[in-house]
Amino acid sequence: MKIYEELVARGLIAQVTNEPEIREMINAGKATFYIGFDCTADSLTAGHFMALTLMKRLQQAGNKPIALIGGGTTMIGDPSGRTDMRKMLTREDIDHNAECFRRQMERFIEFGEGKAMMVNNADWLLSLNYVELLREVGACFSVNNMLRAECYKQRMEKGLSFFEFNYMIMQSYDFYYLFQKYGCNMQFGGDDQWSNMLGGTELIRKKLGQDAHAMTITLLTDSQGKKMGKTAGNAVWLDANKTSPFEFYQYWRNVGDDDVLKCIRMLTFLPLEQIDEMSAWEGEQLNRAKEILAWELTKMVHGEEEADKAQNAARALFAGGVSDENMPTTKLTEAELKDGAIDVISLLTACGLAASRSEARKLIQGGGVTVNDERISAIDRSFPAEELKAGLHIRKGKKVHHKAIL
RNA sequence: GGGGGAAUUCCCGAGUGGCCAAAGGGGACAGACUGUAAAUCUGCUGGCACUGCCUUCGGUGGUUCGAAUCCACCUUCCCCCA
Repeated sequence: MKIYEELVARGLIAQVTNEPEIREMINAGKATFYIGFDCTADSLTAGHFMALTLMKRLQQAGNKPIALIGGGTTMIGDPSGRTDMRKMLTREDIDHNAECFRRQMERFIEFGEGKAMMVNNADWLLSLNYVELLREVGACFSVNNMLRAECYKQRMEKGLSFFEFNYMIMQSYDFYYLFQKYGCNMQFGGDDQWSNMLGGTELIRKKLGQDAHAMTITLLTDSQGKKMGKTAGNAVWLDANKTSPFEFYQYWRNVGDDDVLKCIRMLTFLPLEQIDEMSAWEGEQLNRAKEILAWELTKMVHGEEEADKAQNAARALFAGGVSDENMPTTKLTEAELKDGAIDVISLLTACGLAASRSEARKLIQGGGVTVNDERISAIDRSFPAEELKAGLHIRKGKKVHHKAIL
């Protein structure tokens, strides 16, 4: 099976500009393609992960990837989404974030001479001259068409600032620039980027009379149509310091029944035949599929050793046994003790399991807290230093395990 | 530039002088049931020294015994006209 057919079989392709041409191009390894990443944080997220795997798949098929860091747009700050303005990042922050991105990307993509390359759109966007840009590029865009674009539809009701409106032009310019400078003939992106990407192909056609292609990746959504890769509104990070390998493993271990196979198909590199066999699984059997998914992804992001550790820890914890080896741990100090002991409420807040003492109290009253397998019901329960020295195994709910030690 | 409307807790949204830490829904979290799933039911959802007190209804002042609610100014957003 050729790469294009595989991408289709995995459900990764959402939209393409010209299917026959793209199929032929990437199957022959003749594409030089780019994907843009805005570096607003110092770590990539699970959301970026799928784009990275796609880059890797295409690279393995002989195509040349360009990872574009959005240093230009990040400097300005994308105002979309919320009422509060995004924090202005300094050039140092952006460079730092870009460096973090690069390190994480290197786990998946081979950069270097003749392989993948990384560019930063700050290098060309920041020095643009407004009037020149309007004359050179602005003339090629029809506002009528832009307003009709799907990506602005929702924003037309809530309001769209001129800056956001220009986003399409910035992104189109990136493609136009990369096309000329590096022979980049294809752009990838999330399906929500489709209109912006078409802007680029249009610009290239109008300015240079040549064809460039665009292809979008299916957005990873769960069975309820919600974007995956977030927990409680927070991103699932690829950086081990921001989302531990165990938490990362658990995120995927806990996907819904209806979503496991889709995730395995789209995110892992397991052979399709093997995945097809798994698709017959149902009910409790799917727990095995979830383990496979979680292990495979953790392996890709954190390495095989961490994946094994996370898996063992999860199995031990949920099989009823207790293995505190890989459990998140908080080291308490004498200063946190009162009369040689610590009360549960302080313990929970000290470990970060509750944001406030009220929350801790409510958790306990709701019966959600267990210490060393004893369900705590009294809010004034406290633990003496001797017990702490041995280490306390705290459980919040069913899935959150934590160790506290003096 | 002119006219009209809006800003409420994580989100949506009710609240037009005291009965408001603020209805309802969503989400999140916890309990029961389960398979570390989903669905369902229950609880909970500002903080603290927790039958009490403190902080919060875009911002700043003001009226009042008392303001999310009334007044003034400001900020931001939306709609209509230019």
